[in-house]
Formats: sequence, structure tokens, C-alpha cells
Amino acid sequence: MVDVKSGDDGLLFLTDENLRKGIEAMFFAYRGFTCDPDRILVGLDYGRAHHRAVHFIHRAPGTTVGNLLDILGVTKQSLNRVLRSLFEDGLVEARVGRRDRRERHLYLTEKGAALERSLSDAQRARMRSAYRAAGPVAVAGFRTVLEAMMDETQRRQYQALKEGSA
Amino acid sequence: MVDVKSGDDGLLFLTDENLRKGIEAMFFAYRGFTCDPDRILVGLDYGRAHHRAVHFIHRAPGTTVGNLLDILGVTKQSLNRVLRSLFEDGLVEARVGRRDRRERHLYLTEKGAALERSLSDAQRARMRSAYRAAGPVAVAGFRTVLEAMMDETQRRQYQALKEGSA
DNA sequence: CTTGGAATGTCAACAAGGCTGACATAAACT
DNA sequence: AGTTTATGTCAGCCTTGTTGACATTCCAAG
Repeated sequence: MVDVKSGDDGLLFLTDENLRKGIEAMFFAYRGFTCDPDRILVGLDYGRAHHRAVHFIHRAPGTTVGNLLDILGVTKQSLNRVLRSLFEDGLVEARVGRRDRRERHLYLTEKGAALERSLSDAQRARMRSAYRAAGPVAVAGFRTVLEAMMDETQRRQYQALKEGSA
Repeated sequence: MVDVKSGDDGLLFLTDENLRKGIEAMFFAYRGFTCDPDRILVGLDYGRAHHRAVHFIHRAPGTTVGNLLDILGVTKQSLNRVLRSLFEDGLVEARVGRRDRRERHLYLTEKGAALERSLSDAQRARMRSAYRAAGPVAVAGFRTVLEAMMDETQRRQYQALKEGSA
């Protein structure tokens, strides 16, 4: 039961008290958000960084390394370490670009797709049960607030992905 | 504009497509959520771990080390490293428990409170503008979904904090 | 055609912040 | 008196981020 009151002035939901509750909710919810995939990754010698890479390669097959760098917001050295292990384990493959042969286009192998499925199934299961419990109106609000919370750059990337396979 | 459609059966918002958008929204939004405090912490030789400690000590002054361990969900070795630097820099002080003298009760010093304010001001500013843009109904939905996303343990901790100073 | 810059990979080194395991101390409980 | 609890601490390891430097390949523009 969330009791965010909206008074006549429509601003009672902006109190520091309410903002703080939202901040703490984000903190605790993010733990729930990541814990299921994390459990799967333990023991496979993979971490959250691998999950993120696999997720976005699945989402945008054929994406380039540079593109992935932008989305993930890490350095190429950091990403490269992750990609290398994914290559070595045969989860991801890189094809040289046809137009521009400097670019590497990234694709999941069957094995990589299988991992992606197991990770996102776990994550979606929690999400689905949260959505179901909260209902469609709450879900719409949830997404609206999250979008408003993003940086401009991140929002553009999010929108691009969202429309990319809408 | 979030177009989570709720059909007559009320389940159209539970498609994998919609769940995936929610997952990506969490990912990008969390970056926005943390980036403002992070910018402040850079250069002060502090990180996100210090922020979390300072936040919860502010929220529950006099909390014990063990309690903080539960809330943060890290090992005592990890927390101790953080607390030690906060002690040394005079941001946090520990008082021996009166009832149980094994316990250390943690408090922010004036200096610690000042840092906490600057961090939470930054974080609240983004939160406030997101809330304002989204409106009270969306905010209520946001909180409802986040709560539903938490693990049982986390939800209890969140609720305890929420009511602690409601 | 050459040259500059873009896309990528890689080596080395480092830091933050997690983790485990082991051990120490003081205080409370039984 | 002996056990358990709360805490601190040492040592070492892992992941994942960082910077800096350098090599390769290749497009594109002069």
C-alpha cells in the first residue's frame, strides 16, 4: 500500500519524505531486480557485466562493439575483457562488417542464446509477478517515473532500443 | 509516453515485450539514480559504499553495526573497511551500547551530516524532477511496482525503515 | 595515393568494493 | 565456567571498473 497523497495543490507527493521513500525503494528493488540472474551466474565464472553484454547483444543482434560501449557506458578495456571470455566460451561471435570491415558485429551463438534465455527468464519471472501484483495502471506509472529519472543520453538509448523492436 | 495497454482481460501489460522494456528501464534509470551522488563522491576518496552507509546511518541514527550489515547486505569485512575510513575522517562516530556494551551505535557527526545532505540533495533533486514530470498517480504506481519487486527480506527492511520515521 | 582519423584489440597497472577464512576480544547469556 | 554474540582485523582473492600506451586495420578526404 503506497500512500502517496495528492492534495488539492497536487504537490504533496513531492515532500522530502516521499522522495526519500522512493530513493530507498529504488535501492531495495534493484537488489531484487538483479539477484535472480546473479544466482545463475555464480559458478559459471560470469558476473553481471557478462549478463549486460549478453542481454544487449540479444536485443540488438549485429550491434558493433562501439555501439555496445555507448549503451553499457564502460571503457573498451573493461568491455573487451568480458567479450573475450564470451568469445572463448563460444557464447558470442563477432563477424567483420561488410560495409566497414573495421567493425565487429556481435551475435549470440546458440549456446549464448541459451544462457540469455535462462537469465532473462529468471529476471522476467520476478518482473511479471511484480507487474501482476501491481496492476496495469501502476506499471504505466512505474515506467513513466523511470523514464523521467534517466539522463538525457540514457533516455535516448532507451528509446532507440524500445522502438528498435517495438 | 508509456503505452502499457491494459486490455479487457487485463493481461496485455504482462507480455514479454513489456517486461523487457521494464527491465531495460530499470537498468538505465538506475544509472541516472546514482550518477549525481557519484559525481560528488569522486575526488573525496569515497564511493557508493560510503554513500549507502552514510544514508542509512542518517536514516536510523544509533543503529548498530549488525543492523547496518543486514540492511546493506554485505559482509562485515566489507562494511568495516568503509566504516573505518568514515571514523578516521570524522564523519561517523560509534558509541558503545548502554544496555549491551558489545554493540556499537553509529551516528553521523556534523561533518558527516553535511556530506549526507549534499549527497541526498543531489539525489532528491533528480527524483523530485522525475516525480513532478510524472505526476502523483504515476509515482504511486512506481512505488507499488518497486515494492512488489523486492525480496521478502528486503521488503521487510524497507517497510521497517518506512514506518520507523513515518 | 597518402595521410589522418575511426574502430578495434591488447598489454600493464591500479582502485573500489565485493568475497572467504581465520583469529581476537569483550561482553552477555546460561 | 563455558558458550554464544557483536564486533574488529589481517590476509588474500575476484570482478569490474579505471587510465595510459600502443598496434592494426581500414575508410575517407585531401
